[in-house]
Amino acid sequence: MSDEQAEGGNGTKGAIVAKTLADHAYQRIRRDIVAGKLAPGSKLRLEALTKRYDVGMSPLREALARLVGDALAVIEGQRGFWVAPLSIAEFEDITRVRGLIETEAMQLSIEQGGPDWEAAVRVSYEDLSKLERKLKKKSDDALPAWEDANRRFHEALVAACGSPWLIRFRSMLYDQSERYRRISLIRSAADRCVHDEHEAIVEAALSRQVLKACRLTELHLRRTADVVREALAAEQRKRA
Amino acid sequence: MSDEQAEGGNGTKGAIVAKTLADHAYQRIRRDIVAGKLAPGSKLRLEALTKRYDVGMSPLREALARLVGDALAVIEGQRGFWVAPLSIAEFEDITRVRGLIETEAMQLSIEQGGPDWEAAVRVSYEDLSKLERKLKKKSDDALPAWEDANRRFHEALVAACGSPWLIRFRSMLYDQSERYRRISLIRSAADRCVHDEHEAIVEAALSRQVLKACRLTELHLRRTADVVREALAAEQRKRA
DNA sequence: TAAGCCATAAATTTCGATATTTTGTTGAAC
DNA sequence: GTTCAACAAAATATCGAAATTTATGGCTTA
Repeated sequence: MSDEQAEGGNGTKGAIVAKTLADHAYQRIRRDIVAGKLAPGSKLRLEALTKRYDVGMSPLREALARLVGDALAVIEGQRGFWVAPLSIAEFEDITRVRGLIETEAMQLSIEQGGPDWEAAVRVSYEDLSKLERKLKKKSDDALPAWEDANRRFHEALVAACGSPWLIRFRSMLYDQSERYRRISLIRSAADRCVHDEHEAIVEAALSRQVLKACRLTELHLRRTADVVREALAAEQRKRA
Repeated sequence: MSDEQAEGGNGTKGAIVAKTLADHAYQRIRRDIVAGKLAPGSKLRLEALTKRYDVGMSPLREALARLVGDALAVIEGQRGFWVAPLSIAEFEDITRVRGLIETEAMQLSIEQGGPDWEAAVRVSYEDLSKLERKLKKKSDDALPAWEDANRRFHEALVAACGSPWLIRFRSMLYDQSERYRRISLIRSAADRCVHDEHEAIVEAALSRQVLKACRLTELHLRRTADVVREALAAEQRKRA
């Protein structure tokens, strides 16, 4: 776990601390897009954003350009930037590809993970469990912390796969999925018996049962997808 | 093939024609990185680049920021941009993940591809074959055209997979691989009996033999990887 | 209704100012 | 003589503001 260049809490790629205004803007806007605070498909008016994030044009555009590379924003010729739109079709796609990537990474991680991996998985699982109990009792403001812990937990599981590219792709898809989850219902996952699913995955992974762990992971994704899909459909019915 | 927003010849993401200076710089620098004209790991000095590509700072930085998102450049705090470095370890990783993605996309494409897909595959295969014959005879300057046709051919094969994310990932990995291929030997693939491999893949794909097509694709990747690996090793021996 | 035109809004870019890193030099300590 | 720290100078990256270019929406006219 010698990581000079680890990730910064949420899915923020790059340096731990933002050394430049562009970095800082990138991280904040990224968070806001993933969280849905910047509406999917909405126009990103430059001048408004300079005020909202308190930066000049140059660092702002640089931040947005990075987000385009992350598929969280889209750019069009002389017409500016938009928040990347969401669609049910894309969500299905994301879920399917995510299954492919996650299971492959999981398998490799289980096969190659050492004691440090096991320890990291246990720790992140405990952290997550703690926050779930907290969340269960009082409908708390612990949600952001839970979301963060959930991310870390899933990262930890595949961290030993030894494939930077699998990890990169997995992370991208996780962020994309997260956008849908947050839009469709701000709590969803926390309510569901997600904890049991996590527990089962951890057990299978730590006892090196590759196939079982992969199956459970896919199930986990499918269940999450079901909730999101339903919520999105309900949303559409409401609008109609 | 109704593509308002197709790719632009080489692997250039985004609009067909560059509508802004930043777009233009992005495309040119991207080409140069993939082609190895900007050396892997080398520093990208801003002022030098403004002259080389004849743009100002802002569009230049914007272009580089996009390339960071593409994993073709890296950025560090107040220290600027570098061309993303190459390493044998990463090449192995890329090849492995590429196998996963390509075969999945191939399978879906074969299962779902219609007449238009078949036609597109045939056309791109013919284009490629033509250029290969041309290249075989006289050691021509047709190499860039061959590289382009090769890209299009592999794109066409998986174009019907119906998964934008598989296509996106595949394209990223293709570009990454291309960097290694071009570094290791400017001709390589063209010399090898790559044509026979392509022919076999096309036949299997068009006769809807999923497993066979996937196996051949993996073989194709592995063979290409062997050449690159050997060339890289030779390179290292030479330096030592 | 549709094409042309103008006014406004917005995106893009240039350019110079500012902040940071890198390089080179000096001098003191060992 | 070598190493190291402190410092200054140069190189470089970053940023902000205003000029420029392009799109947008409303209005007129055919």
